[in-house]
Amino acid sequence: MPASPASGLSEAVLRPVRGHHAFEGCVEQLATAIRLGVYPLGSTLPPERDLAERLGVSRATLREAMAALRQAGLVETTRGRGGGTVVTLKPKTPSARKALRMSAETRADRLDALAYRRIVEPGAAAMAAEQPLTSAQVDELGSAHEAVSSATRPAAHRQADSRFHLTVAALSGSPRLIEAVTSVQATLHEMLLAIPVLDANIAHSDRQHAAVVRAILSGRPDRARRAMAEHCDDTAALLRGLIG
Amino acid sequence: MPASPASGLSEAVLRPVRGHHAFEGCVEQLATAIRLGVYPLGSTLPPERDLAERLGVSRATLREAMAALRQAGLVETTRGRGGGTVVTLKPKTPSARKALRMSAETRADRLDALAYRRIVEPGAAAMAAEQPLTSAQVDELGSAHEAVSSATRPAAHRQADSRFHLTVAALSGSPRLIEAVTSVQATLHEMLLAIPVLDANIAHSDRQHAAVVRAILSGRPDRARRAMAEHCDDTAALLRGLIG
DNA sequence: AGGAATTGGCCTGAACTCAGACCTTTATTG
DNA sequence: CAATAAAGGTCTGAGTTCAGGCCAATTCCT
Repeated sequence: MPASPASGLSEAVLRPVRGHHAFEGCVEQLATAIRLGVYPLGSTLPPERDLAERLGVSRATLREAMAALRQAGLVETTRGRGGGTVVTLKPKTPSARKALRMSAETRADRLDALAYRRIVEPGAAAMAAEQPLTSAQVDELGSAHEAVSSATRPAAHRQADSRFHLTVAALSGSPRLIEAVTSVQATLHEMLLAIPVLDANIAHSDRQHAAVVRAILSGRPDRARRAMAEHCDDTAALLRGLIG
Repeated sequence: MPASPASGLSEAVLRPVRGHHAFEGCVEQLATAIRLGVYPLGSTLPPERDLAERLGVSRATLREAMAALRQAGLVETTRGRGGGTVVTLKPKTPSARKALRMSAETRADRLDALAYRRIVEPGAAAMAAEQPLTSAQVDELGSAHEAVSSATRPAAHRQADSRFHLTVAALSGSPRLIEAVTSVQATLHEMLLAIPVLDANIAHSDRQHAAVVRAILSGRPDRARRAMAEHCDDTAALLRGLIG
C-alpha cells in the first residue's frame, strides 16, 4: 500500500468547499424560500442589509441575486421607507408532466434526499416534542397545520405543506436540523411538483400531519418520530414510483 | 405586522451561503480529515490536482491551503514523482485542561452537535444495515472496529474511534449522511480531546461498537439504530457534564 | 411643513479566486 | 542512460466578491 489511506473514506469525506458562486447561492436560497412558502405571495422580504448579513454575503453580491430574482419575475422592488422587495410569484400547480428526463445523478440525488429525509424529519419531530414550547410556538404549529388542511388549491396546499414541515423543524431548535430539513424540502418540493394531486393522498397526508401535531403538543417524542416516519415513508413510496 | 412573513421561519431558514473564504474552507476540511484520522500519520494525501477537483476549488487556492497546513506543521511536502504531501501531525492526547473558557455560542453549538448526532448517527447505522455490503466493505468495517478496540494509546484510540464512525456513515452510501456525520464528528472530536480517557469508558464504548458492527453485518437496521443511539447517549452524557 | 428614519441604488479600490498553461524535480521504465 | 510519467512550483489575466461610504426616494413623526 503506497502510504495512501487504506479505505475509501478519503473519497467519501471530502466535499466541495462551495458549490457555486456566492450570488448563485443566494439566488438559490431565496428562490427556494419563496417557492417553499417561507415568504408567501405578497409578503415583503427583509431589507437588503439584513438579508446580506444573514446570508453572510456583501450587499453588492446580494443585490446581484435580487436582480436575478426580479428578472425572473419572482419579486418586485420599490424604493423608499416602507418600500422593499415583495413576492409576486404565484405558487406553481403540481402536474404530471415531463418527470422523465432526468440524469442518473439527479435520480441518485433524489433517492438520497428521500433516504435522508427519512432520518432527519422524524428526528426533528421527536426533538420538537421534547422541547417545552412557548404559546407562540404552539400557535405557529397550529396555524401551520391548519393552513395545510384548509388549503383548497393544490398550489397553495403544496406550499403550506412545506411550511408545515419547516415549522416542525424550527421547533426542534437545532440549527443543524433546520438546515437539513430545509435542503431536503427543497429537493422534495421539486419532486412533488411533478406528480398529480389526488384528494385521497391529501386526506391521508393530513391525518398524518395531525398525528404529528398531537404528538408534539403532548410532548411524546417517540410517538412524534413514528408518526413522522410513517408520513415520510408514504410520501416516499409515492415518489419512488415516479423516479425509479 | 408589515407584510413580513408571519413566523420566525425566515430567521431560521436562511443560512450563510458560505462561511468563509475558499482557502479557509479547504484548510478546515483537510485539517479535520487529518485530525480525525482519515489520513493517518505517515500517509500521503492525494495529489494536488485531485484534491482541488474534489474540493471544487482551483489548484491555486488549494495550494494556499496546503501552505497553511505545512506552516502549521500538519504535513510535509516533497517534489517529484512519488513525492507528494505526507501527514506529520501526531494525534493529540486527550487531557482535562482548559475546557472551561467557552463562549455562549460555542457552548450552544456543541450542545446542538450532540443533539444532531443523536439523530444522524443512529440513522446512518440503520441505513448501513439495510445495504447489501460487498466483502471489501465488510472488511473495512471489521478493520475499523478492530483498530478501535486494539488501540493502546489514547491519541490513537481517539482517531480510530472517529474513523470507525465515519466508516459506518460511509457504508450508508448517502452523501448527505456522510457529510452530516463528518461535520458532527469534527465538533465531537474537539470536545473529546478535552476530557480524560478512562479505561472503563473505553471498554464500555467498545462493547457498544461491537454491538453496532454485529447489527450491521447481520442486516438488522433497527438493532443497529438502537445500538448506535445508546452509544451516542452515553457519550453525550459524558460530554454534557463537561460543557454544562 | 419640515426633519428624521428607512429603504433601495450606486461607486470604488482592494482582496480573493479561477482556469490553464508552463517549469522543475524526481522516480520509473525501456 | 535516455525517455517518460507523476508530482509539486510558478505565473498571468480575467472574473468575483468584499467593505463601506454616499446618494435618492419615500414615509413617518413632530
